[in-house]
Amino acid sequence: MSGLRERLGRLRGPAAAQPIAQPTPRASDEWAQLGAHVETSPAGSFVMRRRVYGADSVHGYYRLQDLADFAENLSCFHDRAGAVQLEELLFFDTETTGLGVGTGNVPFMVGIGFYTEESFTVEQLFIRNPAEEHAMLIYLQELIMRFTHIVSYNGRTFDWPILKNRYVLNRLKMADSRLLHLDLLYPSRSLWRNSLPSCRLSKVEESRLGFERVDDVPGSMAPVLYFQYLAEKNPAILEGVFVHNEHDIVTLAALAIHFGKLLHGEAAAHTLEIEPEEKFRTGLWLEKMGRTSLAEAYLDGLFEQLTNGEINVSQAEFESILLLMAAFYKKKCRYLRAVELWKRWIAVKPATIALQLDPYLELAMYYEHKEKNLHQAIFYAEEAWAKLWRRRALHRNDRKQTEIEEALEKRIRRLKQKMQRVRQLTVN
DNA sequence: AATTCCTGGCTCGCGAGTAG
DNA sequence: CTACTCGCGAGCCAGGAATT
Repeated sequence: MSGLRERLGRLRGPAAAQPIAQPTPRASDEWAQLGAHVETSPAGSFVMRRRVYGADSVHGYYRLQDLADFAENLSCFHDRAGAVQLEELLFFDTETTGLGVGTGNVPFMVGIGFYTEESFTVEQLFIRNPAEEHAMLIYLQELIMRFTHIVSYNGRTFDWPILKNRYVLNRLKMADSRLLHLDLLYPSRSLWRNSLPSCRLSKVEESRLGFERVDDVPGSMAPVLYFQYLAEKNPAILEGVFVHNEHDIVTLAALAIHFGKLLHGEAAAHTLEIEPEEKFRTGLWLEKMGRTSLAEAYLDGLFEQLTNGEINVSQAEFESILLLMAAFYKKKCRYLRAVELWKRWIAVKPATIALQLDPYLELAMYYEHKEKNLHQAIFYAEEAWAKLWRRRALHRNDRKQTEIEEALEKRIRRLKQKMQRVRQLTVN
């Protein structure tokens, strides 16, 4: 414990040299201005800020209480999990003194959120100095028993390991072996990897949950502000950090609602305008999560859009989504759909510098092996060859290119020999 | 002072189908 | 019947992203 004190003392710098004048007489008042209070137990004290969101609270597009209807759908995040109960989910986010996962990184604020009866409660535990960490950890340790799942954003590899470290350093044990982790970063990436500039929680909540923060203090400011607080002991410095952390927790709940709804097969009204790339990723994700028929319905809807032409995206995006969808249907052995998409790609693709032959080759393979139509197979192989030939000058000496070329010529040769044989057989 | 998950690119080997 | 080729899935490896 004294080691910690020293370390923080060093961080505190010159201000630490001055003796703390006198215990502030209005200690509870100064925290009251942030809506917080000092929580005291036999284990010690720390600062607690509790915020209760009533039944009708809304965060962006979603009513917080809506998770009641969809929480059970989150079960499929883990195959060995029993049904997820709303009130057994613990939303979790920390503010720390840095980004490292080593022991030097201290979570000075632990934000948690949970559902009870008709409301959603956010509790923020804050330590005014290293000595308070013990009491905070004990509080959390006891509270955590009520829950089966931790819900976080990248908490699996960041917040949680850091927190566990603190338990070890405080000679405490956290009984977390039975806890399952719902890290919403990963499904977020599954859906928005290509449709958002980044999958940071702030980007996701703004563009997909409809929640906009005003005057947000970014997480990267948290360490600086905490050190400033340690130096000046003025709680007002931390207001922005409390608010930021609180929003992170509530956003986690909203995000859980978003995924819960998707898994339930519920497309919210505002998702009507969703881009094909995101629709495709959503379909793949539903499939990965074991919602096979839902995924199929979802992607078949996209297929309709693509083939009806009732879609409004850039040419480049249209082309790429055609190929992605074709590959999906090919893997599912739904060849007719795949073929339709490859053909559409060819029809729609203007002659460009970049030559892509995959769809031609796919069609050649399909006609050779599935339809046994050698004429068509040769037709598409030769189309590819012609395309390649036209661009040949641009790719002279490109090793990869000549490899493709040789493979293509070999294919054509083989197909023609094969057809020759068939001819002879039919003649005889 | 890290970790986890995911993806793209690569190789390897297997099964099916075909050539000899 | 044997041997080859094709297509594809599995496995491996490297690199990227998110967290304060």
